[in-house]
Amino acid sequence: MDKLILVDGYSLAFRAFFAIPVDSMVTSSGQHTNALYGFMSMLVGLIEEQKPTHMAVALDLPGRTFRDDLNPDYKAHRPETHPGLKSQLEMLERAVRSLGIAVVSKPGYEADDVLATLAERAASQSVDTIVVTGDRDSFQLVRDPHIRVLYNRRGVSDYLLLDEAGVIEKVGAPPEVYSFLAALRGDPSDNLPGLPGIGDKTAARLAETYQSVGTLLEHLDALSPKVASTISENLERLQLNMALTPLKRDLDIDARLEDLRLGPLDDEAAKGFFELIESKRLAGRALKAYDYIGHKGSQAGTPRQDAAVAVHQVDSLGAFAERLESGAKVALAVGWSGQAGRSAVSALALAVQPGGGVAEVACYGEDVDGSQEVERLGAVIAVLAGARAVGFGCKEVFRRLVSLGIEPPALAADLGLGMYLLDASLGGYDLEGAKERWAGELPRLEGGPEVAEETGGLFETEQLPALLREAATCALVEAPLRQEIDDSGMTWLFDELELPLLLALARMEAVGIAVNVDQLRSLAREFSQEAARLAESICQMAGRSFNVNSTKQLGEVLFEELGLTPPKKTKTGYSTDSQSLEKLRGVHPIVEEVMRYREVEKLRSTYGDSLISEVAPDGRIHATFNQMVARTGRLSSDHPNLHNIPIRTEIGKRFRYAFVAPPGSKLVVADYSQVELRVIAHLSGDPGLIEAFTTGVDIHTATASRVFGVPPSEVTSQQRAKAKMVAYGLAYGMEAYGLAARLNVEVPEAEEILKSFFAAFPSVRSYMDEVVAKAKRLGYTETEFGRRRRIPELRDDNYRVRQAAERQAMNSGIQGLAADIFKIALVNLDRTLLRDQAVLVLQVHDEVLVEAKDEHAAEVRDVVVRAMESAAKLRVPLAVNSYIVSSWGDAK
DNA sequence: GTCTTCACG
DNA sequence: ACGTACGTGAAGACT
Repeated sequence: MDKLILVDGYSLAFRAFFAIPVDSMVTSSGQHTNALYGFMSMLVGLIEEQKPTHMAVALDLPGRTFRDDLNPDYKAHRPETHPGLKSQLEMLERAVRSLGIAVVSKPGYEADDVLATLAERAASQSVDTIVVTGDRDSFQLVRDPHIRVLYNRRGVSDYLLLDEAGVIEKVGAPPEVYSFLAALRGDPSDNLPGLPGIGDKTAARLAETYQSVGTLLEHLDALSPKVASTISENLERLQLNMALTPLKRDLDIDARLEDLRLGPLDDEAAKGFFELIESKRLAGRALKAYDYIGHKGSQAGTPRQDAAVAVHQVDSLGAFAERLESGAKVALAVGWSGQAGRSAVSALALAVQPGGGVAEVACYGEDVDGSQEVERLGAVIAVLAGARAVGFGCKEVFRRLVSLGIEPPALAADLGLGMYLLDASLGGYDLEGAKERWAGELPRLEGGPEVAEETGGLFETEQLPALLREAATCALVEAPLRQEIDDSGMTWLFDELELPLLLALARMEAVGIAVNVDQLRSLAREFSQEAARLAESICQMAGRSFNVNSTKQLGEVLFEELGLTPPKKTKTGYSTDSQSLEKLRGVHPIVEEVMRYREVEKLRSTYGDSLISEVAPDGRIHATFNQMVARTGRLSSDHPNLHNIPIRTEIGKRFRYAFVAPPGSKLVVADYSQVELRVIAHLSGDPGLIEAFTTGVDIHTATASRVFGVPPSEVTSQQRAKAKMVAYGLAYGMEAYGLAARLNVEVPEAEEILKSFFAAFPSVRSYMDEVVAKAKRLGYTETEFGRRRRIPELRDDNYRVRQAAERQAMNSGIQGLAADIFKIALVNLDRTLLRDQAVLVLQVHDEVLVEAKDEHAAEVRDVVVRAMESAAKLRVPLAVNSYIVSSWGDAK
């Protein structure tokens, strides 16, 4: 039986502050703790007594609320500055989170509204809810039988638990009309003026009798003349109050009930906190109070089924096809031959798992000389018409099918992709891993396909037995995997995003991107010569020849023979990275020469000959786009990596001009503008950031203006650059130290800049805090589309590891949502573009390249831009830059 | 196989 | 006192 406790954080901390003398609780470092101690002690007490399964503390955010906007005089009980209170309130959020309790807030609303929303939501799921607050406005929530209010009258221990009858007894009217009552009577603790001369009794009577202002006005003549005239004279006040007193019960808050699940108590964090406030007693109490959580009946693992599936091989592909029901799921496993990169499908096995406990398998045999690949594959895929494929890592086969001009079958599931969604932090996936993971739920495979002589040479004997079993295993694993995907809320992500994307990527890989090989050759030659020249010059300056590529040898030359001061060390020796070299610039002419060498040598080695060697016979580069690698949900690229083709320096950018559209076609290049920052604006809901994006001004100028407190027109380019750095740094959890290093300023200045940023965009910080706290509770982060990233290191014993994990948590929601959006755009484009007019040829995280026939380029550009802009509906618009060009390098 | 460096978003 | 911005892939040196 679930039980939710919702706590109005600051209002109770406030009470504690006044209830406990401030000077009675001071730590050895001079920190006052009376409010913190009192409040935390209340929380622990609640857990001890109520044993909730879920718990959340709502906090007011700084800044205006809708009530301020309605009424300039209105002042909610916001924490004002009392000596010794502010610093305690600043620590409150962290303290609460350390107890495994969720913290929720919503910009523009008060904690009460948040509580109301969460309470109603939980109650609608029949979860018993207790709202703990010192604010009487909460009485209006008790109209739902699942909701009660634990009303704090004063101090830290004077509570009243009120159900509906309790409210009636206390205020003289039922909860439904409480906001009306409060509007009439006013509320001194909220600085809300009531109607003069109308007290508790009259207000209660009027509210209960007439229920609404409208009805009240219709019956003015039934009231005493004095009351009637008071009402008509103060009608404006009354109507304003009516806008202020009802709590918002339908706020758009992300937190679901499951996000509010209590604990477990993070020993480390709790210990840290309790050491901070120096109360071992409370620490001990808390640890004990959480005992019951661990003892809840955990679901036992699904018992291993004794069922077995007999693997039965049908006689021929034709017989297999005939027995195949329409819409059936068919697992396939593929064998390859030939060397990497030029490989062909040489064997393929199919399996279905019908209800009868028999896995039927069929296969097509080795294609010794490769001459029959198209025909044979075509024949197998034809069998799959009307069926849906299941496999492990299907993109590879699909890419091959597309290359051969065979339309891939419909895809029901890719098990590798499914495993990736379930745990993107695993790294590698294979069918063996899948089999082990669901071993407890899988029936055994019994017997095995006999790959018999009588198959007339159709079945290749080396690969096929393994492939047949593999296909049968896929057929079995699909169900439990899908179940887990569904249970994790990733059905949409799997079926509607990643699976269609697999096909889109397969096509993109098969098509490849055209390159100008002559241009690449000339660049490779040029950079080779330049690198050799620089290396020689460096050796000359060093006074001896050595391998400049060797960081070890270079370190010896620079720091031992030439006597330069090493600015930094690595764990194995001197650091010679560009940052260190930058610091040494000017000390010795060799330094700049090494820097030039590094740049040229990098371009030579990574993008020179190696890019050329990746060009296929069709004059195009067919990279692989990995869909199951990046832990954030991004794609990655290899063989070659086309995600890191140079652009930042002029000489590096020359490689981009070699990526072209063939004659008669153009490249349509489109990229999202500041997509991660927009995602931050969306997720944090920060009003300032949203406004900056909505008004369409230059975002970095706008943030610089707010951060540095100058009008946009007076923002200098340095200030803009700093703001840009801060904006992106924050997406990664950057601290003042890191910012200082990148801005080349002192740490205190960086601290100031960060502080102003968070002051200007307060919701960003609270969002980041919430993300980390939520991730700590759940063990993973989650995007709005349901993509998860497990981060177990959030509970690591090592502080350093934990901190890194927190930064990962902050970043993965942002990078992940941006990736989701981009993938949606890709899928939509793959479906929309008419293949005889335009094809996707490349993607780079937030940029797509489409090769379009000259005459369709303009139209295609519109389609691309629209598809990208409409990929998701955020609280800020998605902006897209686009270009029609002959080479990638011309897109700017 | 690991380390260092550096290219990109 | 410690470390200090996320996510990738590739090349080259060294063990």
